[in-house]
Amino acid sequence: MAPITDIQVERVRALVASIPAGFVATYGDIAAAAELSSPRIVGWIMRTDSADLPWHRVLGASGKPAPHLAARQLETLRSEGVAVHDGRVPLKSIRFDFGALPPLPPTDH
DNA sequence: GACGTGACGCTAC
DNA sequence: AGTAGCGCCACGT
Repeated sequence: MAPITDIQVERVRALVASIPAGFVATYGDIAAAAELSSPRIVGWIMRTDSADLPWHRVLGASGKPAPHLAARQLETLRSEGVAVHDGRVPLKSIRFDFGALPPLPPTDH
């Protein structure tokens, strides 16, 4: 399989960093925006290298964060003004649109 | 190199 | 609407 390059990691990091406070994004959206082959890769990257990133703004497709992080993450989101309803976030209204971002740096793929 | 693992996602009950 | 099952891809052992 195609191993993850540093460039891929940097793109994901840049995308996550570009999510404004008060908005969230899903792993799938980030994977698509970064042109990754699978959303799982985003999860792996976050687990591996999430330091100094607003990782709390990344949720699953169902609007719920990973179980072990849910408590902290939802609390942080709420402090940013994100509406949290019953441990869940209304993606429909605050999902960040990566399509509105400037084009990603060119890749050699 | 096979086997298990996981910050995921979609479809089917 | 909630749960379960399977596919997915890269990584560590």
